[in-house]
Amino acid sequence: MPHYLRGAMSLSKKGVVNISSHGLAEYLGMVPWQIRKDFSYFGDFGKPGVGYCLSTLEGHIRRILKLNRDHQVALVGVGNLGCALLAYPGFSKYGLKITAAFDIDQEKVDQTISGVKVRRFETIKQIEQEGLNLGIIAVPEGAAQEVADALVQCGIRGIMNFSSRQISVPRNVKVIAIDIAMDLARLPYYVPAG
Amino acid sequence: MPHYLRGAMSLSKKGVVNISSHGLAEYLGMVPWQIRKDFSYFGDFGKPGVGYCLSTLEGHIRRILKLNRDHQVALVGVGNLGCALLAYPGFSKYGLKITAAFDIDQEKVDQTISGVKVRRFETIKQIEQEGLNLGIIAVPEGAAQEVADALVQCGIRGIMNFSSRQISVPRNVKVIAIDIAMDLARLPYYVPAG
DNA sequence: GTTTGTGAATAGTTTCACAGCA
DNA sequence: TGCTGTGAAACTATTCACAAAC
Repeated sequence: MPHYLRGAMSLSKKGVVNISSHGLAEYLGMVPWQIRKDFSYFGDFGKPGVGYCLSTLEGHIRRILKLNRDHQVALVGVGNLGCALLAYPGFSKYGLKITAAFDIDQEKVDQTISGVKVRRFETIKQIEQEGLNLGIIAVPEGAAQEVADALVQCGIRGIMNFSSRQISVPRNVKVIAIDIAMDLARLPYYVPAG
Repeated sequence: MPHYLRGAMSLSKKGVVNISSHGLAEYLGMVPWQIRKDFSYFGDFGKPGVGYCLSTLEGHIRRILKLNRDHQVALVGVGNLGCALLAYPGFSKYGLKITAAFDIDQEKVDQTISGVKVRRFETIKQIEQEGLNLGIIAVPEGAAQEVADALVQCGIRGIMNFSSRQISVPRNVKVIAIDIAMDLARLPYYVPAG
């Protein structure tokens, strides 16, 4: 569904108002019946003979993904990757915003990066009062589990983990893991020459 | 398989030599028969009664994934994310190395970042002679397709796309797309309160 | 005429259970 | 005894085809 939301927003910006499952499939590199099946699982979004209205489609998907309101995100680890995430402009279109940043390095603490003041990791408990519900781990792998534990302690139930270490969390916490090096390492398998 | 490779390396570093499918499954949060099935697809890696020898397992997977030799990677876009990737130490364990970086911004061109000299994007054709076979797109979405076309023109057959725009490439080119904002936007769906 | 939504058919994946080997 | 590798069973996902709606 996030993929469909991205496509819907992208097509809307191009001025498209209605689109058929065939047109959307072509745009996303899929097959039409896959899209119809996926949408039908959540309800009847389209009109026979017309297709899907992109704005109502976007609204439906945002509601399904709980993106119909803003989400505040806590970032732990303000290294190269952390800084890049703080500066990244792409979060806003999903209503996501990094509103708290933490690091263990005293040199970084109290700096303001992309409008967010870096705080001591030891003070992370404060975010319990600040209405955050998502966290990003952008620390070296050795610290990943400790950070994950701290985030869970603060009531965070959704974590994006950029470290190359698998973290273990309670069953009611959802983790999305992105291991950039491992992902890049998938490519050579597909390239012919070697 | 990349996941298994990461696990094997991680366990090796901890001093483990042999491991059963049960032990590996527990470590990776999987079930034993899934691992045995996956491995059996590529050959007989294990010894009944003993399990899998991690070092031979690592060798097998590296050969399958074509990671038994080094790969040079071209980076296009030396913004916040590009710089983070240049500085990222995690690529080396898979034999991956960013050896060429390109940007369109004259301010960045000729700077040396993490040991790699940034070159003019217009000169990207040079990499055809340099033995690179992978590329990373770390540019704003508006430029993604143009960069992809250029990389393909240079003979690159594997691309990692960090932009939030889907790129279209010939069928013989493999793309791995990572849209950080879209990935983070998956989380709210799973968190209960909202 | 066009396009959706969906039941039926097909394909693929996961799980199981056990024969065979150390 | 303990563990792998694998065929069979159960399950899930994809693809198709068409009736109903615009």
